[in-house]
Amino acid sequence: MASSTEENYLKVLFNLTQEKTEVPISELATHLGVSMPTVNSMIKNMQKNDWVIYEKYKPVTLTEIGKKTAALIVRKHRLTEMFLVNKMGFGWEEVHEIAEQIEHIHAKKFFERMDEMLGFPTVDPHGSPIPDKQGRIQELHYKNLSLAQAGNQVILSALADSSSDFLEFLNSRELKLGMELKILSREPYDSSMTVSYGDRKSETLSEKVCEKLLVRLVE
Amino acid sequence: MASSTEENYLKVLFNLTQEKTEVPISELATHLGVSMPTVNSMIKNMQKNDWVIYEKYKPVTLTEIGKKTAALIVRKHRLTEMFLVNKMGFGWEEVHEIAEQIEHIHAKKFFERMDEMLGFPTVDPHGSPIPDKQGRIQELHYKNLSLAQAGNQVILSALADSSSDFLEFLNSRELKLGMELKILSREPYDSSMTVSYGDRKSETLSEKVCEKLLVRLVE
DNA sequence: GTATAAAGTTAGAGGAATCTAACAAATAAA
DNA sequence: TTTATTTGTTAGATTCCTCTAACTTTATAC
Ligand SMILES: [Mn+2]
Ligand SMILES: [Mn+2]
Ligand SMILES: [Mn+2]
Ligand SMILES: [Mn+2]
Repeated sequence: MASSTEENYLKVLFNLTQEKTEVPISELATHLGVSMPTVNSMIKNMQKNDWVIYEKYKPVTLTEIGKKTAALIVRKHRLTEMFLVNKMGFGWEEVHEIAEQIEHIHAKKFFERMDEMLGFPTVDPHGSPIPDKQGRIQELHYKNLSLAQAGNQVILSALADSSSDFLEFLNSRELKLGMELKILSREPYDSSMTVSYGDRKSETLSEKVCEKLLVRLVE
Repeated sequence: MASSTEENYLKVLFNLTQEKTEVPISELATHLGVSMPTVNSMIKNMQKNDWVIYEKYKPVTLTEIGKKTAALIVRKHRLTEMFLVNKMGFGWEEVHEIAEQIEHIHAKKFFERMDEMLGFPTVDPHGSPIPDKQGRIQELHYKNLSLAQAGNQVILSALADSSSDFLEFLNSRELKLGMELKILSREPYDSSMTVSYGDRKSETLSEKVCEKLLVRLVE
């Protein structure tokens, strides 16, 4: 049974291995907010528990067991976020910190009941996929908005950044998941985009913002 | 800020000081499932934090600060139990273990939202009072069913034991809080009582059970 | 009122998770 | 290809929470 600390290490590893499979110690240290020696010694324990593959001076890899264990924590995290938003009326910018704590609760039934009440959701309030009970996660092949062309119609489907700062920015522009955006133009100089959606006839979004918006093309 | 461990010590102290104000180290040890030396050293820390009054070889007393801190944890525990039963469909026998973990979550808003959704309840699913936001707890002056007389009409209002074993026993007899019971007779030999309630015309309850049922007399 | 038992304390140790300081290896730059 | 920088490791210490063994104080029994 993983401690809360180990669960946090597993979760960070899981999130960082969605792109490349290997994670350097330094990256774990920054993401977890602890020193490198701390990570070094923790990773040695986790290796004994068969959660990671590790060799001196080499980056860390999750084992299959580790991947599944991690996915089940991410599942609890994302189910919780969904529950807080859909059943308790929280804003999507408020839930991450709370879920960060509730994900460590050991009470299968509690999360099963959430899942039921929510109608077995497959994505969280930020559009990230919720791993299933077996720890399998579906690959969502969204496109970066910054890669869309003028004239395209897209549906805002997920976010590449779920920080409250970014979520509050999206709130201020009334941008929500599921919305249809029309790309009016793309400024070649700074890669900003002008789009329309909902009641907003023309909004300009910086490259930085567009890179964080994941979309699906309409047909 | 109290650690989860300290919070558990405070909560046990709070519960044990509802009767007598002083708690011996040995009692804390058994209720917390740790050794006496562990309690001894922990109590010394808690004394430095001004949560308890303690002198060598003397039993432990909560300070006003300690009492309030403890009450606010009990508040979180009982609000959670109420939420699990009334909003998530759990049975009253299932919720204590889950609440034991959730009570340590640091997210004011989370419990405030629960409180709102529940309509600001004053008692938990077992009839125990929920301390208010200031940590004040109301004294409920219920009577022990074992002290009732034949002929009395009473309302089952709270429980002196919330163990799942006892709650499952009550489930098997269809006994719920708020029910009106008529005391038909009282057997002098073993202090058992025969009562009627709901559809049940005649049920005999042992002294052990009656002592755990807290009731309010009907006028 | 002494002897026995129960309750409480001290001393010393260990595991988990963390740190800083010092050193070593790997990588990038000159 | 040396040198400098970045990354990673080791050693040693700290805090928190826990234990067992040994001892002391207080309470109970005779
Ligand atoms: Mn999150
Ligand atoms: Mn966490
Ligand atoms: Mn409880
Ligand atoms: Mn607890």
